[in-house]
Amino acid sequence: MKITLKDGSVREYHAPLTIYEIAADISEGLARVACCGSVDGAVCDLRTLIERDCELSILTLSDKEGLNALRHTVSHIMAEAVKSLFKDAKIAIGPSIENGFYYDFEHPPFTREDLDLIETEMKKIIKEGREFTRFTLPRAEAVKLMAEAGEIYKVELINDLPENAEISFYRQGDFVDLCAGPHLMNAKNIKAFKLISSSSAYWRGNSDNAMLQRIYGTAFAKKEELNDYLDYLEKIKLRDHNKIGREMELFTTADVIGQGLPLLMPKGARIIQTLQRWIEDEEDFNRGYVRTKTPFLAKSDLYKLSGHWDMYREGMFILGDAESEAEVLALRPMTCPFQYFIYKASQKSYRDLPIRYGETAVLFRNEDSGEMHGLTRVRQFTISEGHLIVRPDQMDKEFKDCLDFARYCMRTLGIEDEVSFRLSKWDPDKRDKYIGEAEVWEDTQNRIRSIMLELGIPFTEALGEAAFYGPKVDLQAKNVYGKEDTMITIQWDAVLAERFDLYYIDQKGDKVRPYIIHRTALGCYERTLAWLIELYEGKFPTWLCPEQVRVLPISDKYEAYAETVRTTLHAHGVLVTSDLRAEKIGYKIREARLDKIPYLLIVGANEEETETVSVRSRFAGDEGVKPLADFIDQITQEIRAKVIRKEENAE
RNA sequence: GCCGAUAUGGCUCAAUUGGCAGAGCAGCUGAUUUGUAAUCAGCAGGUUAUCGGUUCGAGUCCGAUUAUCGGCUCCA
Repeated sequence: MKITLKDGSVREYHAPLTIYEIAADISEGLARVACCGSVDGAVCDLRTLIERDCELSILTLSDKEGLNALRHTVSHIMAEAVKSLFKDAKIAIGPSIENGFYYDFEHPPFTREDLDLIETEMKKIIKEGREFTRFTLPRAEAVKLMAEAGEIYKVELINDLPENAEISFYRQGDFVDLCAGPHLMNAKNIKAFKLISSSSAYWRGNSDNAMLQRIYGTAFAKKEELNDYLDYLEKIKLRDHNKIGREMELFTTADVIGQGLPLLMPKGARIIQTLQRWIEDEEDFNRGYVRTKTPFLAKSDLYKLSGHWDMYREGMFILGDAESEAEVLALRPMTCPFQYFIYKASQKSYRDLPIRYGETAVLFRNEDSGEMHGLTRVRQFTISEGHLIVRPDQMDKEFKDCLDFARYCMRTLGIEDEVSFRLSKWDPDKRDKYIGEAEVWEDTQNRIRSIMLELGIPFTEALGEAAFYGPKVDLQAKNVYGKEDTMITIQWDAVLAERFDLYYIDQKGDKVRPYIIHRTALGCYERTLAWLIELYEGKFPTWLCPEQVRVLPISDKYEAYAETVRTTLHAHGVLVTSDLRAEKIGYKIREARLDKIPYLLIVGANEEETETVSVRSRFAGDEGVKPLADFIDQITQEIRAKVIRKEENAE
C-alpha cells in the first residue's frame, strides 16, 4: 500500500500497519510526539490500522487535533482519579472542548478541595506513565462490561449507538472507559494541566434528566502555555461588563427592584441614547424606514393569533389569571404583531411595498430566574426592532440590505471582526417547535444560504436555532468568558403573513401574501452596551463616551472662566465635566481615574497653561460617526482665545 | 427552573472558640502648588441584604426570603 505524507512524499508498505507504527518508521522523534493521525482528512487514533492507500498526516501537539487528543486523554485520567478517590462516582461523558476538557460524574458536588485532591491524584497517575490501550467489543459484551461496573450512563450510550457502530474502549491501568478516541499512547506526554472549576450539568443536556457534576479543566503542551492561559483568564475578568459597567456607573441593580431589571445610570443611559439616536436617524433618513410607536401590552388574543401564546407563553409576563379570566393582558415579548396591524390599517398596493417599520421597542421576557446576567440577559430590554413587509420579488434585495445595515453598524462601532454570522435553521425532527410547511422552511433556508454565499460572508450553520416562524441570520458575539450571544438577528418569515391575513393588491388586482423580515439593526441596546464595554474595556470611542472631556483647572483664576469653558464645549455638543477638585490637588492627575475619558482639557490662567491632553493614543471607530479628535483641538483653540480675551477684559 | 457558591461603609477586605463592627482606597474639611498609580492632617460614613429562630449575648450558629456570581438548561 502507498501512504502519501503531509510533505507529499510517498511511502510503501507491504503489510497493514498502525499509524503509530508508521510514525515510528518515519522517525522515533515523530512517534514520541504523535498524538493522533489524519487519514484522508479524517482524524484517527494512532492505533488505527492502515490497510489501503491513503493520505496520512501525523498530528502532534502543535496541531489543534493533537492538542484535543491530549486534552481528551487528560479527561480520562481525571475520570480515573475521581473513580479511585470517590468509589461511588459514576462516569458519564468527558470530551475535549474549545479551551480544555470536562468530564461529567454522578456524585455529590465537588468542592475546590476535592479538585485539588483530584489534581494530586492525576499527577500521580501521570507520573506512573500509564499506557493507553484500545479494544473493541460486540454490543452485548460491551453492555455487560459496563453494566457490571455499574456504569449506567455508559450502558445508555452504548444502547444508543447506531446498529453498525464499532464499540471501542480505552484502558489505562485498571480504568476502562467507553470511548471513540483518539487518545495518546501514554500519559507521559502530559506536561501541563489544571482543573479549573466544577459545576452541575444535566445528563445529555436535557433539563428533564439527572443532574451530574461537571469538572472543567485544561491542558497544554507546555507549562508556559498553561500559565499564559491562566493569566489570560484572570486578565479577561477585568473587562467583564458586569464589573466595570457598575464601577463606571453605567448601570446598577437593586434587590427590591428585581432580577434582570438593571437601572441605567446617567452615563449608561447617555451611551444608549447616543446609539439610539444614531440608529433611528440612519433608518429614517438613509434607509427608508418609517417609525411606529406601539403598546407595551395587548390582550392574549393577539398572542394566540401570532402563535406566541402556544409557542412562547412561558416567556411572557401575563397580567391576570389566564385560567379563570376570559381575557387577560400580557406584556409584549416582541413587536411583530403590533406593526402588522399598522400595515393592516389600510389596503396596500404592490406599489406601496416594501414598507419598513422601525421602532425602538421595549420588550419584556420572563426569563427563568437563573438566566439573568448583568446587561446581557435581562427581563426588560430595548431593541432596535423593525419589520419589513416585502413583495416576494423584493425579498432578496431587502434581506441583503438588512445584512448590509447590520454590517454597517458593526463597522461603525469598529467591531466588525468581532462578530460571526450564523445561519440558524429549524430542526425537522422537532416539528412541534415550528409552524409552517417543511418545503417552505427548506426553500427559505436555501435562499438565505445563497444570499450569504453571493455576498461572500463567511458563516456557520446551526440546526434548531431558528425562530418558530422562520430561519434567520444571527450575528454572534462572544463575551469575555467565551460565551456566545446573539447581537443582531435578521429573520425570514414566510408564514406569519398568512396568520395575520396580511396582503397587498398586485398588478392584476389579486390579493397576494407578502413576506416579512424581522430584523434588528443593533440588537438590543442593553446587550450591545454590555458587549461594547467588554470589547473596549470601558474605553469607548469618543463619540460614544458619556464623558468626552474632563476639564482640569490648574489655576486659582479658573473659577472666572469655568462658565466660558463649559458653555463653549456644550455649544459644540461635547459632553464635559469639570473637576474643580483638581484645582486643589494641583497637577497630580491620576491616570487610573482618567483612562476611560478620551480628553482632558487643562485650563490654566494663560495660553501656555491651557491645552488638551489626549490620554489615549487611538480611538477605534471615531472615524465612523463624528471625528471628535480634530474637533476637540479646534475647540481648545477657541477656548484659549476666549480665556485670554476674558483675562484681557478683566485687566 | 436546576446544582453550587457568595452577601460586612461608595469600592477592596478584616473581625480568634458566639463577647465593644475595624482598616486601606474613594468622599468631605483644612494645609500643601508639585505634570499623570497615590502629599500631610483631621472629619464623616455601617440596623453586617431582609425576615424569623437558638442564646445572657449573633457579623459569626440554624431556617426562610431576596439579590449577585460560576455553570447547566433556555434565549435577543
